[in-house]
Amino acid sequence: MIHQSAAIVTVIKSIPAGKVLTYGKVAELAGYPGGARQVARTLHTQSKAYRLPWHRVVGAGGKIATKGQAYEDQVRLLEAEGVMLEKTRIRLPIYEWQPDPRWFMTLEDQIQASNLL
DNA sequence: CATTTGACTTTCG
DNA sequence: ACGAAAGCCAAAT
Repeated sequence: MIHQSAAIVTVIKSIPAGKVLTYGKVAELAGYPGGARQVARTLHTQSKAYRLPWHRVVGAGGKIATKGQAYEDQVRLLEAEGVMLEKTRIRLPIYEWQPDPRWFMTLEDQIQASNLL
């Protein structure tokens, strides 16, 4: 059994530039369906410990979940990658990352690698 | 060991 | 479409 936050960190680090995932999807891909809040807490507490593309994680339906300065930063970082907002949301059908099935087979190895950092 | 916390999600009205 | 409320659950305290 791999430590949950390690799996979450690994998934987030795997999101390519120009793509996004929702909190729920990150949890699901990490093997913890229903763990969206753990993804949030992991980002809040560990985004400095690891070098994470934190801005590529968005709320359900493509809504930006951050507030205040973080919101401004997130929007700027996303738009720099070509992810544009419409009103207050991102179009998930366009920007949501669809991992290659092959990716799942190497997830465990990636987690092991991330544990060595 | 019990409680709090969190950049969430889903359902309802 | 929007806000409130209830649901969620492991790490952090």
